[in-house]
Amino acid sequence: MKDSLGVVDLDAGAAPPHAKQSLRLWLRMLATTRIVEKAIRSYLRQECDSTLPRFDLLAALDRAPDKLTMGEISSRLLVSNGNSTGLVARLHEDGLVLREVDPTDRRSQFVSLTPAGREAFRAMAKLHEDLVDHMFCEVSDSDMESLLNLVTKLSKSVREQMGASHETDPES
Amino acid sequence: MKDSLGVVDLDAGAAPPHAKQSLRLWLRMLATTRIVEKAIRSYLRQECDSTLPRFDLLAALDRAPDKLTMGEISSRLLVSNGNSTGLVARLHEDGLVLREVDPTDRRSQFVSLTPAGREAFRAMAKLHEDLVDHMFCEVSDSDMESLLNLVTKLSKSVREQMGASHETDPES
DNA sequence: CTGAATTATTTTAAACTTGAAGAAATGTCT
DNA sequence: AGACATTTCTTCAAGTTTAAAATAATTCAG
Repeated sequence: MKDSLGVVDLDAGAAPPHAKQSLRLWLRMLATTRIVEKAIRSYLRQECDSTLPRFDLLAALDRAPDKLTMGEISSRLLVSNGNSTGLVARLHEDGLVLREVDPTDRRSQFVSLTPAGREAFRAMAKLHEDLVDHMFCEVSDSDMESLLNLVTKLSKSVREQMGASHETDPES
Repeated sequence: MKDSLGVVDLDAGAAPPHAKQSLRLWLRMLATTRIVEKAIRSYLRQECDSTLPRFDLLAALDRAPDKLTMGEISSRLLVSNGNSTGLVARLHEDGLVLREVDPTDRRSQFVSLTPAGREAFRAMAKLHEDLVDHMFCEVSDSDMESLLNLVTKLSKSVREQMGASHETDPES
């Protein structure tokens, strides 16, 4: 595109343009996260008879200091409202979460973990943490730290460019 | 857990254990890729009236030197066979891919892009590349290179620990 | 050649996901 | 109060995704 006049490419062998680097990085990150997700899904199913979306939802509830509304759940999980409705309904059927109507605003509901839900989450969380650490075990502590810093930078760039309208946990 | 005897935590302030670092890194990577995926989905829908899974499938076909079988598609996309079946069927209905029975093995099919499919893919690819680069624009070239190297290391660790049974493109 | 394994794919059921549309409650502005 | 917008959540249709079971074609041992 920058060479539309037919000029010989004098940059051959030079560093690829930013866009190509971005694409390359993105594709590799995506492939890696998909493999990890796949492994987690598989273990959650086999060992806990559960799924990743369920685990994510329980994790959000476990991490929250108080009960969460449906809207808070959706924004923390980065999923649509309709999605949360279905997930919470299924977890509620299984007795893992409690739903209460907010007395001050009858539109919203508070969702929280039942004792059974917390126990189920603990088991999954242990499995999850061990599995992730096992998959990452060949990466040195210093590489891990660099990665964390760089991914954080990347994340900042993404959020800023996308209008920062994504309100994830400001928690670090 | 490691402190179940009530001993005072002498490690306070020291580097967190590998497992905690792994978990932290994983959660941040996951959150970041989800935001990027969300943005891509949104743009593909609005600008191209298409979806991410469709784009991924077309990209796999575009990148391949020859036609691909259903199985090859599934393994490159890291999705189940049943998933590919449905996706290819929908793309075929829209005239974007061609299906041919392998004359030497009537179980398998060859799938390839039609001219319309290739054209549709080109438009999406341009949008996709521009969007990703825009989201990553605040990351310097050197950080990008470091990230690429580190993610590659991480990817290697994950693949080795998971038995390397995931046959993605060995293409770098 | 026959029948058992293997391979490639499709089918199926259930769950997940989205965006859009709708319903209900609340807030705001006369 | 009344009208209108906004917020919160659910419903809906379509599509995506998975694991498991079923189907069909090939290969191979005997």
